Amino acid sequence: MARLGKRGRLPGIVDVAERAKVSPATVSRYFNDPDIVRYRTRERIRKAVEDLGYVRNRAVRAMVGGATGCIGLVIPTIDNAIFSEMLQAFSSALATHGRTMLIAAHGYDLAREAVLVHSLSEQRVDALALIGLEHRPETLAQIERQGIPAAMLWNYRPDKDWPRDWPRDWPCIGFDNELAGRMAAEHLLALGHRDILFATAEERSNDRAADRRRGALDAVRGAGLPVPGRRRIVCPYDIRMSKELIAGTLRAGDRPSAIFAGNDVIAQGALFAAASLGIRVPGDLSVIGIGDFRGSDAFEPGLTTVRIPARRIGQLAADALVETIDWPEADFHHEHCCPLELIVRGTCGAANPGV
Amino acid sequence: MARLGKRGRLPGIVDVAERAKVSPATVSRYFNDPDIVRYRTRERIRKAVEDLGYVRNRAVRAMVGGATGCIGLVIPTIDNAIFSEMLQAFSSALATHGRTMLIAAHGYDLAREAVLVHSLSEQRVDALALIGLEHRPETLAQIERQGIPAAMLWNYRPDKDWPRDWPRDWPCIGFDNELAGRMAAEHLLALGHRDILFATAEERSNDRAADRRRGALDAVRGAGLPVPGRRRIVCPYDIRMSKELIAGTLRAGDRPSAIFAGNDVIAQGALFAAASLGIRVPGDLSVIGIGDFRGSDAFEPGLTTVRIPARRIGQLAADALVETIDWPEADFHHEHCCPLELIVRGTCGAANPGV
DNA sequence: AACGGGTTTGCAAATATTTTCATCACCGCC
DNA sequence: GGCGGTGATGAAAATATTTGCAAACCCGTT
Repeated sequence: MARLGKRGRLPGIVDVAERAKVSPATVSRYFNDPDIVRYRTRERIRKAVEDLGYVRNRAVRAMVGGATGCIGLVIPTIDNAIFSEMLQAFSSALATHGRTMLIAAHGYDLAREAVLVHSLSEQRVDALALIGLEHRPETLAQIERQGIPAAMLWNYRPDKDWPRDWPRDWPCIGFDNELAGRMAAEHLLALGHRDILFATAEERSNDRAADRRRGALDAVRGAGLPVPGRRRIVCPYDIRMSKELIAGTLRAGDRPSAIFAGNDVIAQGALFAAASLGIRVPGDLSVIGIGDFRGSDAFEPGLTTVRIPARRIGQLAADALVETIDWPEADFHHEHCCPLELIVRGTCGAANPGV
Repeated sequence: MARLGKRGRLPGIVDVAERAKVSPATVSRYFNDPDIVRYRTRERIRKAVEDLGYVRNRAVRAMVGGATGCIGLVIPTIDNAIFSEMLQAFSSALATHGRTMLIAAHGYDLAREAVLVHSLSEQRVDALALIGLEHRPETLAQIERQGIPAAMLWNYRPDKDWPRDWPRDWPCIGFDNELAGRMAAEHLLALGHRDILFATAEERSNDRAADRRRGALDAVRGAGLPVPGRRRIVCPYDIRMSKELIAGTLRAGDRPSAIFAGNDVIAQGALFAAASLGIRVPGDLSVIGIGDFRGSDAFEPGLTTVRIPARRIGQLAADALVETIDWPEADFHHEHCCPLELIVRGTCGAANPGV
């Protein structure tokens, strides 16, 4: 069981001080700014800490107004291939800065997001990262009131499309989701596709999905093509269900020549749907996704998609947040609109106007 | 920016007390045990909290010896389909108990695991969850010394195989990985396969992978079949790389009749490898995985695999940990060896002895 | 109006560390 | 040998909340 110090609890800084024959203040300095304590003293303290198995208590530091070393991340869901890639990068970048990550998932519900932000405030996180640009006013108010440095991740919009009264000065590390949608759609258009099925993600509490769909539809309409209602379906974030939904559509009489998928999971569902119906890709049907999830390259043929630099976003976000914490005065104005890349693999072919 | 209280900082319990015309003690009680404060007083405090935008500071509670409301999870990697499913379940179960989740990933390195455990101890987590049964002695010692309730997740072994001197009394919520390996192998055996390729995961710092491989090999050897070295390959946790590795093996002259994959990612890689070489599944080659990851059911044909109840493990673990925190005296002896289920889909067929 | 029982509430001590300010020792220099 | 400056250390105040104890309160009884 727990090894106890002199006073019946876990050994504290005082126990260490006693053993090392220094004052508690010096032990505190040993941890927070080792350079200012003399080498010999440092050695004595090191020994005492080791003997006692002392573990410093960061909670106190937080109380006295210092940093907790915890950074909060509020995310729609953890269970999502591409978020978890970003998460992993975010987490390891934080670790190199000696920080830990507090995670909370709201399940695509911005009302719950507000609750989670409050709960992380209680934990006195040093900074906060949110996914997307659109949040409840009370969420933003809460963060500003507490004076917690915060960043918005994963989406980026040019100035004119920025929600009004939104914190334009917070770090924002993401990519232009509208552009991602447009790039994918334009690729299909360039290949001559005129009849495209838009299989997009649910847009409630999800500005990224909405932006992508808008980008894609704008591109197609800009080309003078109508998009009838039956060419638009909403898919959940699940390969199996996307597969079934899309298979249902493909089974119907007139088949589109291409599918625009709002993300790679939907695209993968589309690929399996085609396989299950014996429809050849890219011969009879083209499919494009967005994300370039791990594994999308392994498909046969490889999925053509727009690559999202997930790991890079995670890393940049961690760095930006740590910088804002460490130099609160400096005005970095972290803002990264990460470049997107069209990854052409094998799932998109030229439209066959004859058929 | 941050809204300040009377004394220049964020409003504290004292500011609230002043405004509500009660003592700080009462405000504290309002938060920690609302029932003991009279309704009218409660209302006054509620109002004051709202007006001031007060957010309680849990750090202090931690200092005074109370709980932080944080539970630490130390995991090999976040970026792993099935862990993230478990993680999501763990996280939301914790949320229903009003707890938050502190995550740290060690990248399959048990030495780093020890460091992370130490770092989470500094944060004074109320409890800790580790993945797997095998950990550095110093990791375990650290946890016991600090008196932190801890649980081991994801693996479970019958008593006789439990590592000696290991904390048998900690909650353990997992499944028998050896059995999982055996079940998969026996399914192939039952279908008449005699020449099986074992594509398993790296076993360094990964007792789960080792146990699965052992279970599979034991089953096959128990049936009197030899497993030559060329029928064993180690694959990384990556569909693309598994695909290439396996394709390399399949291209070689004598082809196995079935592939045992240590997890579904490897199995999916195997499926794509077969597709890329024009090998029919299950006609020419059978493939079985372990995990039943999201999406494994969508493959064409659907992947035959051994289902791991990931969400259930996450949920049970969260509940067990919270129980141990809330009733430290009670001796629950949480121990769940979750049942496994063979999910027969389309990737395994009978061996064709004629070929 | 005093009483009695339980319920609310306030006072003040306690919690573990940080941080400010002061002191002390040491060193080279005059 | 005293002086001024620097670096290391200690004493004590400060931090925000919790909690044990005791006092005050409430409300129906006597």
